[in-house]
Amino acid sequence: MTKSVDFIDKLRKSGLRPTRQRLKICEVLFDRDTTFHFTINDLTKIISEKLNEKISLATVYNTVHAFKNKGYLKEISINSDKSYFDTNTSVHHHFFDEDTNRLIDCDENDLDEIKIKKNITGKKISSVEVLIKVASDYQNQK
Amino acid sequence: MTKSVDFIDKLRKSGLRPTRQRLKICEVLFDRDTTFHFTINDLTKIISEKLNEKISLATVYNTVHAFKNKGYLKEISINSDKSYFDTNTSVHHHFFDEDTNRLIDCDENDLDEIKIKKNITGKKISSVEVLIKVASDYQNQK
DNA sequence: AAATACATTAAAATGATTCTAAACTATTGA
DNA sequence: TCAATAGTTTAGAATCATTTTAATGTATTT
Repeated sequence: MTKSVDFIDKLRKSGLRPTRQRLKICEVLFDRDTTFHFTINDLTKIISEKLNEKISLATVYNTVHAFKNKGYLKEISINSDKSYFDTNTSVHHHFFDEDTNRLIDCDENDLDEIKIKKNITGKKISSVEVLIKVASDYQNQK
Repeated sequence: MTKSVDFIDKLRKSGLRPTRQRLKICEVLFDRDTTFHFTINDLTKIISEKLNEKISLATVYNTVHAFKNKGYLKEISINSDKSYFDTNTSVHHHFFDEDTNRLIDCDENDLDEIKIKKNITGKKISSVEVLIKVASDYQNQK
């Protein structure tokens, strides 16, 4: 379990003031053993329902964006109706379960390295992301 | 150049009535030599500015979704603030130019086949999409 | 302990998309 | 051919995620 003092440190080192709200959000996001995938809505629910805290929606957005800008969170594009975030900021790929709308990290060994043979002229590759959509076998229409 | 009569046929065969609006949109989308990538906003602009037509925004949305459901368009997820559509409905990957916000098809020879070694238990893979984000060399921050 | 700069907040604004219900039009079949 | 019908278009309202605003609050600096 990560100590609150560690988060205070982490925030200060990033030039972010350790406020009550940010520390709470740190707890939810980073005091975990495994990667956490969430939408703003998920996070807001956890804060209000599980922690019984009241943090304004604007602050949740501000904080998540601040953390993303500092490199503590990664934004994942799956479909256009919602933003997903990932506490695993390394380059890695994802499964997306269409039945449950849940994101799952793809272990780097589950996939061969992606080799791009030809790039757009004059451009530099800034990221390569694979998204594997999966669904239950039986309801495999669409 | 595709004849209007072909579009009428195509629509009828899909169970869509060939209306003036749908035919116009067909022209914009499918009367082309190469793949077309667009957002609803792009399409609306072309209709009103280039074709000087007035098609209600709701109809543009309806039509694009109808075409997508019939398999004539593919929706691409890049970032969560907008939906992109692609007239190339085959399985293929994309470059996304972060400088211009433009999507570019990835030739299938530009990439080795993606082999997924381990899938989620009980699930079937419904799609595998690679998104290669590129940007000008010099402005390569973020 | 002030002064300052940064954060939080509720509420309003925005922007993309969907819904509604009325008016319109293509198709069907008498 | 024409009326009935079923599907379509439309403007405008509604919705939903996200951002902005501007006032209040709080951490940091001096």
